[in-house]
Amino acid sequence: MALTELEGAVLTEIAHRGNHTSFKVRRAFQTSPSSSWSGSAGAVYPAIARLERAGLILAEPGTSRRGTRILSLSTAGAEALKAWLFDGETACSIGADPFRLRSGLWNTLGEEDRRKVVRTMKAAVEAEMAKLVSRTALDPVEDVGNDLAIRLQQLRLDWLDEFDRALPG
Amino acid sequence: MALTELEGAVLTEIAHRGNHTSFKVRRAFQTSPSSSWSGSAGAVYPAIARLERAGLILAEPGTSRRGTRILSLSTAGAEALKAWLFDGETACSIGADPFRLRSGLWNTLGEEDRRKVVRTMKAAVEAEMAKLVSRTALDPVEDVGNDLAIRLQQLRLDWLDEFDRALPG
DNA sequence: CCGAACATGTAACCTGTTACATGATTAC
DNA sequence: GTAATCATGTAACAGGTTACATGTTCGG
Repeated sequence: MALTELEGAVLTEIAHRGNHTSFKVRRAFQTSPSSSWSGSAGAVYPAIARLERAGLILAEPGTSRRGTRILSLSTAGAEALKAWLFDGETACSIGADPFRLRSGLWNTLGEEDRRKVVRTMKAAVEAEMAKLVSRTALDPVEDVGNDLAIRLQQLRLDWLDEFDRALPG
Repeated sequence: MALTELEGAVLTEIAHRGNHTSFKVRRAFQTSPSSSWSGSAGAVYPAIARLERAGLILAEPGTSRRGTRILSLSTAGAEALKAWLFDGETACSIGADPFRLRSGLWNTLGEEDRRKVVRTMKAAVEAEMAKLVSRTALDPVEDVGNDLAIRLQQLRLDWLDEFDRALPG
């Protein structure tokens, strides 16, 4: 069974934290800074149900009357997660980067628009960067990805500086 | 009308190349190195149909009997593209990065697995990098995004080097 | 003439989104 | 008691994927 990115991320959540419930998995995605996860109930609950049907996660009833169930990985689930972690082709592919997608066309704009776009984007990158910096030191696993996100924003900022310097004047 | 990333990319394709047909737009996505575009007919043709219905692109019949139509942006389409290009919040958000998503858990693996994963990922990044380098100098607009993709892979490589050096021995 | 490439689309399916529905527990 | 939060899910919809269907043009 090939895992989607969300399913892999769900297995990751369950594996690296203990005593996780569906709700906590969902909230982890909701509070994630990445725009690619909405953490919508309509995505997370069905994904967990799929993984359970596929025998990759186990659920045992919790103690409360709310019907909460404690999730854990089965042996097959741990194997599937490892295969997902070690899949270099997927892990190292270039994902969907909205900045990169637009960058080519920014160059073709008139001088006035190029100035405007560089100002707008610098401000937006700096705002994102500030959010990311304020999020560090929450969790050793999350911090690694957060650090990579900061480096990506720094790369964008450097690129914008070059773009700026290439403008006349 | 808020544009999806695919719709924005379609407008970009049509705007920056002349005399584009649906087929050529589709092929541009098929040959794109980004894994996020499959260039499937079931995505591109409906997207073009939506944009046409929304009055953002115009189509005039071509000369051949194949039913090809030459696409161009309407005034509204050019405005929509510009708004999409200048939307800093979307452009500078952190997209879906499969490498970043996995990076946190790589740190939690045992020493043997950490060594294995760093080797696998370095090889995968270098393979991707080679593909990207061989693609440069095709088109001034595409080259900008290609250059950013190369920088992203270089960032990953640097990160993997640090990861490697942090390993005992 | 035949196969490859050009060219356009549709249908079944899967996954994710928003919005809604439902109920339990806790803090005040 | 009641508002916020915890907790789980479903329904309608949007968009993408694969696979298929159909016909044209061109090179050999």
